[in-house]
Amino acid sequence: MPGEVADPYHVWISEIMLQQTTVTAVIPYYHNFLERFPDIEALARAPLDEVLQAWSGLGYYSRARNLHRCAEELIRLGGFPRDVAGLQALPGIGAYTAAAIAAIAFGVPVVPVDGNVERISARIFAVRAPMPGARKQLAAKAVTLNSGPAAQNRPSDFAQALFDLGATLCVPRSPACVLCPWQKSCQARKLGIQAELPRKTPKAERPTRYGVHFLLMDETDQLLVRRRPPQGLLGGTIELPGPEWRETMWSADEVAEVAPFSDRVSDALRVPQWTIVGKVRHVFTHFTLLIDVYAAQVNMLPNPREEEGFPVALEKVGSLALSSLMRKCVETGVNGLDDYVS
DNA sequence: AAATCGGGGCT
DNA sequence: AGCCCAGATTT
Repeated sequence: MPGEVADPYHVWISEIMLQQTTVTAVIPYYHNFLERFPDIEALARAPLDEVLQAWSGLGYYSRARNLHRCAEELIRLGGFPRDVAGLQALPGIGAYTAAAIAAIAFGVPVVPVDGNVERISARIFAVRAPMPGARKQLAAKAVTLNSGPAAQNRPSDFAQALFDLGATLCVPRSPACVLCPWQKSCQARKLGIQAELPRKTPKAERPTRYGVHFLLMDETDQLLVRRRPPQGLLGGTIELPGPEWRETMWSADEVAEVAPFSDRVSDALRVPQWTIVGKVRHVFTHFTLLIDVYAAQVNMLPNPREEEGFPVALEKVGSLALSSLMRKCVETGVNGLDDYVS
């Protein structure tokens, strides 16, 4: 509602989830997250693993780690800072999110500059310099857009209006200029170059990497899993064991060398030892990953060493803090193994 | 300034 | 098969 101030906790969670993520993808995660962690205190006292479970499949897992750290910091502070600088000093909150929380939750007259606003700025002011180099310039010009009294009086609505304009009319391709309220003041439209802006520098090509992961199941349907290191790619999420991904493909002989528990593989399934039961292709931002999923039934999962992982009942695997990649690997592996059994 | 960091939906 | 998305952090 106009002029209403939103709950800063809710605004914070939604803005973090919406970073580089579509509204459609966020909505179910948002509701589930608030149900599981209703307030700052609930989030701060929860174990990180539980937060990663709620984040499972949403991507960019440093957001979940920083969210948890930030909740602890907010408890220390006694609540949210109400200004942009204070907000931006918190973990996981950069220039955009600080401005968004300040405007939407606290009514501070600032303009959160996201991809939508950058695009609007590039067109209104006909900025031809390519992204991402032009970021600073686009942001500097965008913050002049709210100088009118309506924007000053209703910062939250103005921010939302910019987002809506970028999402419905001033879209990346084929913008609907004829419906745009700023049609006459848009410099790019005057020049007829609105559909070409903002310009972007070509992206580097995406290399391919190769991985192997093992689906090891014992007679009681227990699966061996482990936790990835707490930092870096998919940091803190649960995965099937396997060697580090590399730039070259894996031969069957190499796989046999690195397979865990080779001495305990059972022939109960009549599966040739170390059979590929499925292949998974997964595209990350900066490389494409091709994974061979190998499966075997082992006589019993031994008490694994810390770095080897831990056993989990098959029916509970779905509730682990899996990445989407590992969800695919588990499903592919289980289905492939079933094919051999049946 | 460039690289890292996910995943899905749309064209 | 690219391109995009309510970006932040590290190098």
